[in-house]
Amino acid sequence: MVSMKDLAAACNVSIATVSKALNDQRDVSEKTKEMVRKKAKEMGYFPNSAAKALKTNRSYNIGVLFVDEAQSGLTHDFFANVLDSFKRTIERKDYDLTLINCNKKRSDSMSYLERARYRGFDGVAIACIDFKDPEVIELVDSNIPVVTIDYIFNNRIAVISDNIKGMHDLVTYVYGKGHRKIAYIHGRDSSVTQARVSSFYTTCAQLGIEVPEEYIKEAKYRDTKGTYEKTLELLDLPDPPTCILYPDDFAGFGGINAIRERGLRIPEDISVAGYDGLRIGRHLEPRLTTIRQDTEKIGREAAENLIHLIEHPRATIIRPIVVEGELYEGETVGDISRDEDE
Amino acid sequence: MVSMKDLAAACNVSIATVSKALNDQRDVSEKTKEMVRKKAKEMGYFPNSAAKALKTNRSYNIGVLFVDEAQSGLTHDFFANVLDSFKRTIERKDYDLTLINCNKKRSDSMSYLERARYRGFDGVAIACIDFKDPEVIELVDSNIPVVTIDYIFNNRIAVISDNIKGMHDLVTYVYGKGHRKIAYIHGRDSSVTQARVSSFYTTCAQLGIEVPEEYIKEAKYRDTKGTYEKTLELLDLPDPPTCILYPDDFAGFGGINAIRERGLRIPEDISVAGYDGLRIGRHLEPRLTTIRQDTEKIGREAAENLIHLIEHPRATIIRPIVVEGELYEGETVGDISRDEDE
DNA sequence: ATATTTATCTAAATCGTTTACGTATTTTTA
DNA sequence: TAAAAATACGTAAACGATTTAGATAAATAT
Repeated sequence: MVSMKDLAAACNVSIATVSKALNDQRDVSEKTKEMVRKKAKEMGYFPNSAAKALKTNRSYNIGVLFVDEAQSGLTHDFFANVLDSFKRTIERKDYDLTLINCNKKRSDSMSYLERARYRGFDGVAIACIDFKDPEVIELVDSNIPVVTIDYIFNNRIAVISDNIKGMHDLVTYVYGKGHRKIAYIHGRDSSVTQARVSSFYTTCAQLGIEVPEEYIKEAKYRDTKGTYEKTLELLDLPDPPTCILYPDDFAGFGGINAIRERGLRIPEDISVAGYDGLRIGRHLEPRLTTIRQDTEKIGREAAENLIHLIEHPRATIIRPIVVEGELYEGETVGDISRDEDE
Repeated sequence: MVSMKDLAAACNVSIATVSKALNDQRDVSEKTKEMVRKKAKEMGYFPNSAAKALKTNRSYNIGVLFVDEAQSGLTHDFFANVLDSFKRTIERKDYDLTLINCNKKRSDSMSYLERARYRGFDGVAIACIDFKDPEVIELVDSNIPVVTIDYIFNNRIAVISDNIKGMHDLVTYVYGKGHRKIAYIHGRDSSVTQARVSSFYTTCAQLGIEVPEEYIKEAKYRDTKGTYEKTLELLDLPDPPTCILYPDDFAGFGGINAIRERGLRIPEDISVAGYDGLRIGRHLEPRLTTIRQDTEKIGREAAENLIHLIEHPRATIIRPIVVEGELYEGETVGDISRDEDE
C-alpha cells in the first residue's frame, strides 16, 4: 500500500504538505496541491481509514443495531427497507455502515456500547424490539450520537412512524366502509403496539363504536400461527366481527388462511387489513388493505438527522421526527354500508 | 477513553506489559496478567480497533457487497437471508460486518476495491447480479480474500446454490405429477439463470419431454409485472402448458395473478412453481411449490470459508462450495397423471 | 565463584495520519 | 526602506496500540 510517506518522497515535499494538500488546506499553494493530487492518482494512493480515525477520532462509520425477536432484523421486511434507505442516505455523505455485533454467546463479548466505542462509530442507529434491554439503554445513555427508530428516548433523536394517525386512518377507512364490528389482533408489548392500540380505542370512541373486550387479541408480530389461532377464536364468537385488523401484513396472512379455511370469502364475508405495507402484499390477490409505512423516509430522516447531529452537535434540535404512513386501499375491506342498518 | 497508557500507569507497569498481558502472551507472569485484567475491567478499558488495525493490518472487519438491480440487496429476500446467516457466523468469531458503499454518484467516489483497502477489510463477500461489472472484477482480482456467492471465479472461493440439481428436482417432481407440457419463465442473464435453464433443458430431455420454443420466456427476477404478461402469453398459446415455472417466488405471484384473472384455478386448471423458498410463500394459500434455497447454509459456508481463508491462507482449499436446495412441496402443482394418457 | 539460562519486564520503533508550531521567503504597509 | 504581515512549506509530536530487542534479576549449571 502506498502511503503519504511514499507520496511525499515522490513529490519531494514533506508528509505534512501532502496531508494538507490532499485535505485542501489553505497553507499549501495551488501548484503544489495540483501536483500532489496528480501524483496521488498516479501512484494509486488512498488514505488509511484506521490511521485517520486514530488521529482524528472520526471514523466516518456509523453503527447500526437492528435486532428483532429473531436476533437480527435483516430478514424483517420493515427493518430491511428502513435500513436500505438509511444506507443509501449515509453513503451519499461518504459514511460507511457497520452492523453492530449482536452475538451474546461469547463470554468475552462486549456490550453494544463497548463495541461502538471499540469501533469508534461516529454515531449509531438503533431499531429494535426491546428498548428496555439494559445494553440498549446503556448505549442510548452514552455520549455517542444516537438515533432511535420507532421509539422515543428523552434527549435523543427519534424517527417514528405515525402509528396514531396510521391506525386512526385505517379505522376511519374501515368505518367508512360500513364496518362497526371491528376486531384488532395487536402485536406484543412495545411502544409501537401501545400507540396503535390506544389510537384504535380512541378512534373507535370518536366514531361511537363499541369495542367488546373479546374483539381485542394479541399475537406476536409476523407470527402467522398466532394470528391464525386468534382469528379462529374471533370467528367462533357468537357475534363475530365483520373486519379484523392485524399486527402486520405478514401476520395478516395467517389470519387470511384461517378465514379461508372456514370457507369464508374476503372481502365478501369478512374484511381484513394489515399494517406496514409489505411490498408483496400489493402483488397478491386479493391485495391487502394496509397502512403503508414510509420506510424510505424513515430511513432517510434517521440518517440525515444523525449525520447532522454528528457534524453539528450544538446546532441540532433533538426531537422526535414523525413520519406519516399512507393508507393503501387494497381489496380486502369490503363495503357493507348498505347492510349496515340491519 | 481509557487507553493502555492509563492502564499501565494504574498498574505500575509498562505499556508493553499491559499489551502482552491482555493478549495473554507468555513472557508476563500470571500474577501480573491477573492484575492487569482486573484493573482493565475496573477502569472500563477497551481496545481501540483503529490503533490495533493500523499496527497489525488486521481489522477483524469484513466487507460485504450486496448489490441487486435496485442497487442494494438488503430488501431482496434471498440476499437478506444469506446476509443474515453470514453475519451470525462471522460474529461468532468476533468479526464485524461493514456494508461496502455502493454509491456511485459522487465524483470522488472510490471503487469497491479502493473502499475495501481504505477500510482495511480482512476479507470481502460479494453477492451481486452483475459479476461482469469492472469494479467487481477489480475487487475479485485483488489480493484481498474474497468469497463470491452464486457465481464462480477462478481461484476464488465461491458458494453457490445447486441450481442444476434444484431445477432437476423441480422438473422431475412436476413430471412425476403427470405434467408433460412445462413452460419456464426464466430470469435475466446471469450464471444462476444459465444453470437453471440448462438444467431445465437437460432434465426435460432426460425425461423425454419436448420443449416447444414458445414455452420458454424471460422476465426479470422479482418482476411481477413481467411474469404477469408472459403468463398471459403462455395461456394464450394454442396449446398452453399445464405447468409454469417461474424465476422466483416473488415473480411467481405475478403469474398467479394472471392465471386467476383468467378465472383459472391453481392447481386444478393449471400448475405453477416458484424458486427460492420465500418464507412468505409457505404462509399463503395455496402454498407455493418451490425449491427452497438453504440460505442459512449458504451464508454460513461463505462466512466460514472466508474466515478460514483469512486466517489460514495457505491451508485453504480454493473451490466452489455447492449448497443443495430442497423441494418444498406446496399445493400449486396438481397431480394430473390420471389424465396423462389421453 | 563465575557463567549460563530463564523469567519478567521496559524502552523504543512503528503503523499512517493530523496538526500545532517554527522558519524562510515574499509581499504589503507605513 | 524597515517593519509587519502573509504565504508556503517543514519539523516533530501525537493518536493507541503491537512488537522487537535488550535490560535486569533470579535461578541453575559449571
